[in-house]
Amino acid sequence: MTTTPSSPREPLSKVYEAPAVEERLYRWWEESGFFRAKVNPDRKPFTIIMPPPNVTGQLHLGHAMTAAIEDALTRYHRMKGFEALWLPGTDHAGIATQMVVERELAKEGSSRHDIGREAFIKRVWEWVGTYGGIIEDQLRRLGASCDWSRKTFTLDEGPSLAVRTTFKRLYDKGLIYRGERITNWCVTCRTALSDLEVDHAEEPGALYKICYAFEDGPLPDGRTGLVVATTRPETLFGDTAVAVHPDDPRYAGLVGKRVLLPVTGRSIPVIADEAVALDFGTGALKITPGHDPNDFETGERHHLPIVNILNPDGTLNEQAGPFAGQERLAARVALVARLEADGLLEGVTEHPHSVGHCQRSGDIVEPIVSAQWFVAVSPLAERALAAVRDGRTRIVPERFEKVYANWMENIRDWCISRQLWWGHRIPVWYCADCDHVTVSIEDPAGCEGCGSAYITQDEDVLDTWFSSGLWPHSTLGWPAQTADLDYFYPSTVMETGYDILFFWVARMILMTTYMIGEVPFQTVYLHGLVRTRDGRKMSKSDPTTAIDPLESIADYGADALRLALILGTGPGQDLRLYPEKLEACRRFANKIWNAGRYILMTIPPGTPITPPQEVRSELAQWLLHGLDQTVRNVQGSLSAYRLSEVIDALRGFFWGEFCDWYLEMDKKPERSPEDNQVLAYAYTTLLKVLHPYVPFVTE
RNA sequence: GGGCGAAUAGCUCAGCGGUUAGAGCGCCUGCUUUACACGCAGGAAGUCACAGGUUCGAAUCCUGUUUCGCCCACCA
Repeated sequence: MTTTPSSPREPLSKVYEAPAVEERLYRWWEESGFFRAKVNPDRKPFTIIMPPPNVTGQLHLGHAMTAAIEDALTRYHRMKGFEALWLPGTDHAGIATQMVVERELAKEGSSRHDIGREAFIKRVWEWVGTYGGIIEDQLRRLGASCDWSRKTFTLDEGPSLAVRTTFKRLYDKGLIYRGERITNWCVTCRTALSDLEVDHAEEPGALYKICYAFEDGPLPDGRTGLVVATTRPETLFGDTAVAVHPDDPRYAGLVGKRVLLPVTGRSIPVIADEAVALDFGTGALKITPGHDPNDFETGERHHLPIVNILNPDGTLNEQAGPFAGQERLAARVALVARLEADGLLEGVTEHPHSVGHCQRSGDIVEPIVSAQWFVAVSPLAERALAAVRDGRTRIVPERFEKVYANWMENIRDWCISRQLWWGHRIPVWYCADCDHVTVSIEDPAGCEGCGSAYITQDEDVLDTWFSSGLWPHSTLGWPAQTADLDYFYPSTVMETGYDILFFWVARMILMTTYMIGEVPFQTVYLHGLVRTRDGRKMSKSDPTTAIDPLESIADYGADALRLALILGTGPGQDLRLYPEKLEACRRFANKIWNAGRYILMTIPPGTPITPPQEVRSELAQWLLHGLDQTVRNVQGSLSAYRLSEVIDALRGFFWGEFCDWYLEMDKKPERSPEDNQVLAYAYTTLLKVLHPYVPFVTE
């Protein structure tokens, strides 16, 4: 439909050679500035801020699906006369990127602690220099029509300023605080994690019944101690009480007595607490406030001390007596053997239970008490909840609005500090000379309290998702009041996978409704996951089923891949992808190509592509009527975000009616100018409506 | 323990109140028909998971059941 830079005289191949076409076309598009968007009061804006992939990441099918959908929406609106901005960017991906570089260091026999913070961060930047930007070129190969002149990185100056400004304002309002709380700790990554970064899985385990001897000797009835039940025996070194239910007849009169921990012999009290279940285990519950979230709360109710038994690397500390230095899981085994030898192990029963794992390293997460920074999200949640409830932000498919509301209503404070080096460093300074904590957007010269120059910045960085939460406005210049922000914000659609509804979408709504007082986007479109033909999650480690989008582009063409990622799925629905599907889509691209080839060979050059004034042929009338109907259907389906339906309708009409009927009937020796014009008009119209989905082959 | 999704042709999915239930792939039968064999013409193939109910009419709405999958939750 547009004049391509190549010579139209060169013979067209019988088979559509996607790779030969794609690179040339993309370069032309980009160099011509077709994807640039600017503030334009004469047009209505259409904005999509791209979910930023990891800066050093590789394109996977999830990205490809995101790109296919967002590009289709963007190109459609651009064609409809909107000022369409699709703003790309990348994420520093704190924990993920840091771990990759740490693994590299490990290969060299080094570690981040060996080389120090400054050298390590330099090393990560080098890594970003080498691998950053790869994903951008991969998105280009898909045909993504984003405005590269606006690409943003979460660690750029703008977003960094947005991070510090947000931190400062929330802190000043008392909505960011530092506290000693029980949090999730990954001993592999050696950092705290938010609740969302912990994946729970049901696993086989055991319930160990362990006897804690009474301090002042056996009871008159002969009982020598209290038997507690636990799945994590090694945590007993951190116990500071044993709790029983106040109404439990088995333990009547024992509250207030003291028992001795096995091995170390530390004395702890027996307390009464209603939260203890009468029908679980032995009815006596060991209380470990330092290493169990429930026990932490019980401990607060009873003002129990907190004993930490773990070193940051997951080995037991001196609290474990002879077990000090042992890795926690090894210590469990050794301790059980010791308890058995000491005659304190009263039984072991199988007990499958849910175990939390670090999303990144897969290691078992340990609850520990430490000083961390938190966002008090409840006050923000009210606005975020209202935004969706009153329809200022709509979620597609709608059922996720309930999921969203349920999460918001039960939201808990968000741990945002990470003991990592790669990320936005927390803008907080501690003073050596007074207790004042200086929180500042700019690096301060001294303590804001006493003026002392002896201040040190908090060592930690922020959760990656903190900066992601500001993405819709930080990419447009906020906190500066820019024309871009005024014009393009709030964005029209936020399109992403349902798997990051809480991680990202909810956080964006939380942060922006509070900071800006306006929703970040009008519509959230959530796509599903890409799966194998038999419904399994596609993983790179399983090459028999994994499909690499880049290989697919090479083998089938970007258009075919894009079609395959949209066809046969809808919002919130998982998609099964397999080679035959890609083949089928490639055939459609080939069909479009060959229909065009036929028309170019048939009609004289210069045939107008406008609709003919008068259509006499009944066949042509039938075609144009169907065409009109199809275009209408496409627009209807699109406005309801039913992209698969669009392709179905287009393929059905293009192939089944236009090609199989009209083109076949049209083959005749004598052609009228009207015949030619109908052909030219119908084909170019079809190319236009197809273009958002298959940009290369329709160009 | 709560919540959600899926169940329609061999496979992947449309259809979501109205005549004989559709598509793509696969399968079968013909076709080197002057765009395309990544094609064309034709064909076989479905008690729409099950049981009730609402309705003149149900794959489609309601209730329950079963099977798969997912999410959330502090199950010592």
